[in-house]
Amino acid sequence: MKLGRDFFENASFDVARELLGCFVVHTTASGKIVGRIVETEAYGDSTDLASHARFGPTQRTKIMFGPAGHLYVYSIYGIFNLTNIICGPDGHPSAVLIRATEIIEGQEAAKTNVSNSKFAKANDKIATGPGKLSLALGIDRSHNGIDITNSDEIYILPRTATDKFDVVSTARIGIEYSKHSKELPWRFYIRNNKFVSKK
DNA sequence: ACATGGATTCGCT
DNA sequence: GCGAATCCATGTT
Repeated sequence: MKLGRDFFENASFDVARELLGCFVVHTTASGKIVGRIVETEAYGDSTDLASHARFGPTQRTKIMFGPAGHLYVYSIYGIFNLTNIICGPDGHPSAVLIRATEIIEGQEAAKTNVSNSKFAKANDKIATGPGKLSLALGIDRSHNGIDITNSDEIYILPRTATDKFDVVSTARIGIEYSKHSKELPWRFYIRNNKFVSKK
């Protein structure tokens, strides 16, 4: 059973933590690709100076102000797409960035996707980092706005009951410009997991 | 219209 | 630790 809207309607930092161990499923033309989430980051409203929502709703970010459970995919550095899931009640902008997964199904399709880019390497860690992850899973801006609680193409499955791990929280990556917000401990990852993007 | 810079990644130093 | 690759959303003229 895929995760439903109520799972994503909570605060983004809670959703980010709860998503660890869950599975992203994407059925692509070249096959089904499944990744176990091992690293996430939460982004908030206008008080979070690292969030795209800090300037209010714009053409790009208006999806963040809509209902939870939708995908927010945007391009960065003209090279990569980053995959986020909208959280919180309708009208309150927040999201979780999926930063790293361990590919557990569809390895070959994922590897092919990554090797199509000259800016990412298709080694054994093909979905370790938000740019590579989107590439590997075949997610691009054409998926922006999709409701993953009501889609057969992309959805999230809950973690398995027997999957136990420690959660580490740290400051977020790549947001040095965001003044006091850069210290918020809103990055979460599974301790000692080798697919986490940075130590 | 134009200028700016980014929720990245890799490779070289 | 640093620069390059590369494009488009956003803010300014």
